Amino acid sequence: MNRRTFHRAPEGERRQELIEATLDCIAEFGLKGATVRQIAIRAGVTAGLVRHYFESKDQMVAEAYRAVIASLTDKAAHVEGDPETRLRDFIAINLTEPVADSRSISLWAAFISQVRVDPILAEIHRDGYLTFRNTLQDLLADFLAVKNKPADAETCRAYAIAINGLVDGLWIEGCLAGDLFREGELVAIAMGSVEALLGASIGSDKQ
Amino acid sequence: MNRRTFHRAPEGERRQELIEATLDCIAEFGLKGATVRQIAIRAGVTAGLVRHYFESKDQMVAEAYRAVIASLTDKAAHVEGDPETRLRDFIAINLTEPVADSRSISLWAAFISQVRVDPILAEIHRDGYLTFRNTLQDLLADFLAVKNKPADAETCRAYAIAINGLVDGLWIEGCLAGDLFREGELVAIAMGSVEALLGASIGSDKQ
DNA sequence: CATATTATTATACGCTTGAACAATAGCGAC
DNA sequence: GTCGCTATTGTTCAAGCGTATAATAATATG
Repeated sequence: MNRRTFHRAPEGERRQELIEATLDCIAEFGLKGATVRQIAIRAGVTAGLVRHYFESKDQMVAEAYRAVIASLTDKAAHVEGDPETRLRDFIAINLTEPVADSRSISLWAAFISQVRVDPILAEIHRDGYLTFRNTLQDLLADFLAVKNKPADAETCRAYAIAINGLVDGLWIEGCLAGDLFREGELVAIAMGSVEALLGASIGSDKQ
Repeated sequence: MNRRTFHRAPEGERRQELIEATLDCIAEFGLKGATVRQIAIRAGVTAGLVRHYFESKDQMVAEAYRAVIASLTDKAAHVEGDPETRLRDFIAINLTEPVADSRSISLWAAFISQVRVDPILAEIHRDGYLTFRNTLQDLLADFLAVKNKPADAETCRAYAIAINGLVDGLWIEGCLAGDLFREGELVAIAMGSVEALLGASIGSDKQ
């Protein structure tokens, strides 16, 4: 009975592979299909190795959730340029791939369904949510200032809630039924809606 | 070893109890925590009974998903009155309890995360989604007609997508972080946003 | 090249899972 | 009342779960 050959992965790489494999399994089989054995197979290692990198399966899953949130928020958090451009890019990024696709929402939903159950996931969730909405709120404050519109805290808050809702909702529609929309339709609808909400052009026709 | 006493439930009742118990377990422990045994305990019966009412656990879960969708869409589908009132009620119903609460979204998310995996759930989902959006689109067509605004199919479609997104997104925000909003705040923001989007009053200040 | 270190494999363990099935208690029909 | 039907119980089973641990192959170090 010969033992399999293998190679020792360099610093931190195996960890990342295991997290990726975890997400692959969740997206493909759901949370309950993401077993240690399946994840290990996907990562090309044996099950025992999981416990060499993580204290428990739950801890690995929690770190996988952090990775999901990062993939959903990082791109939009780093938009650059003048306020108008940043707002436009923020919307477009959130409503096109890779942020908006069916794998993303499967992962997102799998974790959201556990947020009520698991306090650790709940904390990770709240951090991510507040960061996202604050990013948007700051963006709106800058934009309204440039447009010489009222930009007091209360106004910005209401706009941020509404536009956050709009973007989230359209993101979900796009992820869940992307085939029901024409290319670029969701982004166009979002741009038009945001202009109507703010009563100001965001130059969405430039594109 | 005496056998437990029990009572034979009347027509269909036990079935309903099992479905309710399934949803309770999913909301409380997540999909993977909703085991046949837990569900049976919750319903006050033994595990074996599940297979007397359902072909398999999966079938029971699928029927539970139908129940969830019904609970999320039935109320809003039966609004009555003039178009303006119906539109207002539609929005308010979807953004207040019992439709908008953390249990609802836990259930919804648990199933959504499985939609990509399970073709049966996918079909149930698509039916529910299209019904919901068509309801909204019809509502908007009636409303725009009353307001003497353009109400061609393409316009209604775009409005329906946008407002559906807005309502869904605010629903999620409310469900996931209800404590971050003041009483009635989400409904007020939704009403104001819809008015801005449609460029028409829906009489949201009457209330 | 020899040795120490550790990342990785392989196997085993106790538990839970969905399902199958025989036994039986409740209840309506007559 | 008692008989027959079936809803319900209680037990069993194989498979799969997360975890523990010992053996070992790969690499770093000198």
